[in-house]
Formats: sequence, structure tokens, C-alpha cells
Amino acid sequence: MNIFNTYLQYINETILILLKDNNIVLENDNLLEKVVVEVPKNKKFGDLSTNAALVLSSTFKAKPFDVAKKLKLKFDTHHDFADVSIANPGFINFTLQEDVWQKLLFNLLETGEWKYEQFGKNNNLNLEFVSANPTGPLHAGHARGAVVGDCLARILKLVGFNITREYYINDAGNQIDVLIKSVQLRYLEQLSGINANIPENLYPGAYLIRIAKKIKNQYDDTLEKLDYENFFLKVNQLVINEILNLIKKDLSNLGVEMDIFTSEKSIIEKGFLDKVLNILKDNKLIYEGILEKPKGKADLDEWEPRPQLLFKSSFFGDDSDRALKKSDGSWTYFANDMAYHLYKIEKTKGNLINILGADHLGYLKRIESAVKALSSNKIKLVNKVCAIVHLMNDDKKIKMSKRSGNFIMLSDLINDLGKDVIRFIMLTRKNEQVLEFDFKKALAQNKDNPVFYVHYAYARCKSIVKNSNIFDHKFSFEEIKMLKDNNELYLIKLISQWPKVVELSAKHMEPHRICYYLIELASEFHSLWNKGKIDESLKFIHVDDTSITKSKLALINSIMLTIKSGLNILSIKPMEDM
RNA sequence: GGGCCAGUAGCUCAGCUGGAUAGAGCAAUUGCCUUCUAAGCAAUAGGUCAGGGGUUCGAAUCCUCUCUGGCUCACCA
Repeated sequence: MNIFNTYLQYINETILILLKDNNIVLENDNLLEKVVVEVPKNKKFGDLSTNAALVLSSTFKAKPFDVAKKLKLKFDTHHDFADVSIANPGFINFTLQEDVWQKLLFNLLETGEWKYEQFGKNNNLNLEFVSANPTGPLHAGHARGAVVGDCLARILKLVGFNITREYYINDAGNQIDVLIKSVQLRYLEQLSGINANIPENLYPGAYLIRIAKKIKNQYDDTLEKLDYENFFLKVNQLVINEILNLIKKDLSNLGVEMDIFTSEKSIIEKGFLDKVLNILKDNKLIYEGILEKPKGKADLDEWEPRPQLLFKSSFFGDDSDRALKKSDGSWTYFANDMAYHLYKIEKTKGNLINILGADHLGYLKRIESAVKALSSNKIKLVNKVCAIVHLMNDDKKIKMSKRSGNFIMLSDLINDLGKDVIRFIMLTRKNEQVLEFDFKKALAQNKDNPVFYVHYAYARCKSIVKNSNIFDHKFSFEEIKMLKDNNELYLIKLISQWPKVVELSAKHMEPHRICYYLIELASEFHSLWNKGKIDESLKFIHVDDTSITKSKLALINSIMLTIKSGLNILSIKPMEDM
């Protein structure tokens, strides 16, 4: 259904014929991959353009313009093209017959939904995202990774990947000790009724009070005399489950779905760490060695050379080899993470994607190295890094600091703004770019707020349908052929780009493109709407002529259908009226 | 000091992965409501794509150096 691919295929076939005609052998097949069909930036160049002649000029040992002339002779015979022209230095521009667009619209409405090229071919893909430590509910900063991951998953699904969304629970590290110690204080606080002083190195969050109450309800004061180790054994799982429930609730309120939550502890219990060590041994990628002192500016007074168990990460391009064991003999986070990635490799039998925060930038190479080592270079790990989000209020930065406990929780954000605005705005920047999230704009009911703008376009469409008093939404081709005005045709052309937007979004793993497209579509629609004020013929409803109105309704329906598919990817429900 | 990400209009950012005269939105100026939602639209103005060098038919995009900002740098997670 992607019209660009249709013509790209035709152009490629034509090139092969031309090569054969001229007894020229393509020295390298990859050359054809450089041939693209795209929409020229400037409308006056027509509907489509191709760089074919520029790509092939050296093969033909001729100037691009002359190659273009040869190609044009072939293209001229195709009945879809109203005009084929050559522009310097050798672009070939196509103007399509009106009925090509009209047919496209007709087919879309017949099918009732967009179809996308299934280049995922049902291949498995594992997408790990959020994976926040289970020490508290999510805060505002987590929203970005959550939304990017969730939408990316939806996009990849549309193009045929079999995708698993996974949350990795770090339930095995130091932070869990800190958590349980904090809970123990809160529990004793419940029993004594005296407010506890929470030391700086423990978690102060009020959510732990609620968990402490639960423990008190369940165990009464029977845990009062326990030392920390035994208290830990008693409540550890309960506390983590309680917090995971908070996190799951946050995710669900944000419209983010997970297929599976995998615990770090369970991976180790299943023996994946041993498996990792064996693989590394077999491939001679592990050794006892001493790392060089890092040359950082940071205070490294405590640094001392020490023999450690190391993974030969540098073999795969990492800057340094990486420690697997800490000085106290326990495994490093990285060692466990290798085990987790081996687990993902084994069960996925396909490529892996991780959505990470910017603070993990320094971690990418070692984990990529790990996946290469553990999969004999067969599995690809793509790391998508989300830059930080600056929360703003009317251009003023809102400061968040962990120490003071002064950071905005995701649940507060959702309560204040609703999930739709958050989801949309989180995708209005490409993920590597720092994002300014302005409360004032998110609450605005005007163009400052892009979701609002898109909703408004959809609601206007709905309103037209309602006011038309036409309830038959089966459209004949004759009706659709009445859409002849350039402004209307332009909208059809824009709509026809939608599958390409989704496919490129998937290919490059860039969900933000969906938002930009929706804004543009909304904008073009609003524009056409207003043209109706100047030019009567462009109004959508023609009271005295049902068939003209129906032709316009066909266009309106296709716009709604497209906005709906876009919002659906973002998991936003279109507003029927406003 | 090393690594990674970024630097595009006064501000916030796109730029279909190398294509044609670099595009939007804010902000500024000026217009458009007796008529399908003015919560909107149109027009004007705004640029050494941080800077130098290179690669080629062609560079904001690729390579290289320099500058600036952010994140990060054994034994945390």
C-alpha cells in the first residue's frame, strides 16, 4: 500500500531493463539500494522524484542528465505518470495522474485501515525499557523512556516484528538493602508511634510508610526484635512486590504495557551467571588482571591497583576491560547484567533493544561487547538513549533533587496533565535530544499544545460528518473522482505518506516521527478548512449537492482514519468533540 | 584527560540517514469570524546549519581538527 515502494520497485525494474538493453552489467548490486523515491521538498517539482540517474551515472559512464533522458523514455510509457521531467543535475520528477491519488483514497476507504510493509517478517525482538530500580514509584524522569519504549514497540509490531516488552527488576543489589533498612525504620516507627529520623543515606519517601503499615497489619509486632538480616528475610519479597505494584500502576496509568517482568535474582538462581562464565572461558574472554587507574578528574584517592576477574570487553571495542567481581568477592552489577542479557539472547532468538537514560551512556559499549561475546556476534543489541527531560513551568526550570526528596512523581504528573499530553510531548523530540517539558504548554488549550492541535483537527472532522447529515459512508469511485482541487489532492498526497512514515519510524526506531507527521496533517487540514471561507467550493458541506459533499466526506474520513492510526500508536484516544 | 550525545532563525526544535532555493512552531508586524468549531487560518520578516580543512556530480548530513554545552569515567546500580 506504500505508494513509494510501488514506484521504487517499478523504477528498479526499469533500470534493470535499461542496463540489459545497453549490455551493461551492474558492478555491484548494492548500488540499486541507493536509488530512492521521495517527495520533493518543493511542490513545483511534482509528486515524486528519484535520484536514479545520479546513482547510475558512473555505471553508464555518462552524465547523470543523459542517463535521466534514457530512463525518461521508458518512464514516459507508464500510464500513471501525467508528466516526467528532468531537472539538473539529473533528478527525474514525476507528476502522477489525478486518478492515481483518487484510487489510493478509494482503496484506503474500502479497506478501512492502513496496511504496512511487513519487513519485520515475524522475527522476534526483545525490547527492554523503564527497568527502574524497585525502590519506589516512578518519577517524572522515567516517563520519557517509558513512552519511547512503549510507542516504539507498537510501531515495530505494526511492521511485523514479534516483540516482547520487558522490564528488568534490579532486586539483587545494594539498593535493596537500603530499601529494606528504610522500611525497617518505618516499621519500628509504626510500632512506637514516634516519628523516625530518616538518615540521609536511606529513602525518605512516604510510600514506605504505607508499606510499613501493611507489614504491621500482617505481622503485628512480631518482627520488632529481629535484627536486620532476619527482618530482611521476612519482608524482602513483600516489600519489592508492593513497590512493583506501585510501578505497575504508574505504568498502566501512563498507558504503558509490559509483557514480562524479569527479576535479576531469578536470573542468577537459574544459573545464567555460571553459563556466562563458561562461555567466556571457552572463548578466552575472561582473565584475572589489574585495571589501570582511570584518568578521570574525579577523586580517586581510594583507588588502589587490585587483581580482579575481568571480561575482555576491549576486544569488542570497549575502552577498557570490565570487572566482574567486586573487591568483597561479590559479583558486579555488570556481571549480573551479562547473565540477564544471555537469558534474553537465549529466549528471544532474535535481536535486542534497550531503552536507556542518558546517565547510562558510559555503559553502552560494555554491554554491547557482552552481547557480542555471548552470542558469538550473531545477535545485535541496539541501545536507544533518551536524553534528560527538563521540567519547566512557563520557561522556568523546575529543580529536582534527590537529596531533598523534591522530585515530581509520575503519578502527580499524570494527575495534573493526563496521560495523553505526557505521551505526546515526550515524543516531540528525537530521543537523543534534551527535551523541555513545559507544564504551561502541556496545559494550554491552543497551538502551544500539540496534542490539543491534533485533537482539534479530529474533532473538526467529526463535526463536519455530523453536520453533513449524511450517514452513508460507502464511497463510490465516481464520488471520489470529484476531488480535483489541488488543495484536496495535496491532502491525499500527504495522507499517502503515512505508511512510509510508520515504516521509516520503525526502520530507524524513531517514534517521534509519528508526532511530527500528525502535527503536519492537522495543520494541512486546518488550512484547507479555512480556505473554505474564501473559496466556497472548498467547503466540505454543500447543502444542495449530496454527491459533492460525499466526495469531501471521503477525504475527511481518510484524514480521521489516519489521525486515528497515528494516535493509536501513541495510545491516545481521539476526541470525538470538544 | 578519555568516551558518548548535542550545537540549525531572537527562543524551542524538525530536516525522510548524501540531494534541488535549509523548514515548522513560538515571539514580532499585518490581515481574516452574518457562512462547516477563530481553540483556527493567511501574509511579512528572520540563516556564515558553531568554525576550519577534506571526501564527490552534490554536504546541515560522511571523515578530520578546533571551539562550546550536557552526560559519564575501577571496586555503584
